[in-house]
Amino acid sequence: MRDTLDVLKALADEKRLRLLFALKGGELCACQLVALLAMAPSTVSKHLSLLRAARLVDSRKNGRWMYYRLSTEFRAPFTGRLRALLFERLESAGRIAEDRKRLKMICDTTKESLCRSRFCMTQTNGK
Amino acid sequence: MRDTLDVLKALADEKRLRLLFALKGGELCACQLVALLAMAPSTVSKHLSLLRAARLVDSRKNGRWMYYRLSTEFRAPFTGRLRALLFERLESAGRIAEDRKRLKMICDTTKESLCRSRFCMTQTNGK
DNA sequence: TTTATATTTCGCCAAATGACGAAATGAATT
DNA sequence: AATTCATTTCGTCATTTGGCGAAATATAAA
Repeated sequence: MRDTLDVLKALADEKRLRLLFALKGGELCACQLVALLAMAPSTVSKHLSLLRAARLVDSRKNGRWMYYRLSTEFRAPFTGRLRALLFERLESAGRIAEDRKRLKMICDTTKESLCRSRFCMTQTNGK
Repeated sequence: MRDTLDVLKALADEKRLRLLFALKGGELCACQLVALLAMAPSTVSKHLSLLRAARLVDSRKNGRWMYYRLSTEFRAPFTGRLRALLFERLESAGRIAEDRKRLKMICDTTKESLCRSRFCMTQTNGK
């Protein structure tokens, strides 16, 4: 029950859902996720560690960069179906579509310049 | 996205999960749910109205009593599968098993006496 | 070995959440 | 009409959560 609640709590936040969606396409660097959400690195890092605590993402360190990806756990029976359900459901959400566009731009930029110009990428706020 | 988040937030709480499980067997009166959780009526009421706001339960008033049941919405494509997933997953959780036993006793008691002896039913705390 | 850089941890604050009791509401019963 | 009783709403409080910036950590570059 504890575990299930951890997963549900982890999923019950817009920013974290957006992070999970971003990782659908494969692993991404922390700085790319920071650029995507356009928030303070420390904030994004906290969200990511919470997602990891709930075993929804895995991380891998390579030099200075930290890469995140959807966990294999997240493909296990319960969470796997949960993920399928969520991804299917939110596929058409406006914010997710914006993120997808934004992510294309982010991936066309080197991580180096992303890290430098972090806060210049203003959030396209669809609220 | 808003709707999905409402559902996820509604599910991300132990007490509310227990309420949903209790309603699996059919509709129950507010006072029975109060007895089950062994909490202040106002607290349980708030949880129930949150579940209703997320369209996970429906309510029906009959005289002085208020009956709650799982919503038909909760049987719709997205939430329906989500429910199946959760129910399957938590079927074996300790707390849920305790609740099931407890609920048997509660259903063998008249609502009248439940309402009167509300706080005498101490919680069998499996923490 | 010093400096630069990517990320996380820490401490703080504001906002949201979950709990309660008191008061309000709505519906029988007297 | 007055009372009783089940439930909800409201106000309050303690705790948790989500956000930030500053400091700490870890790694690469100079």
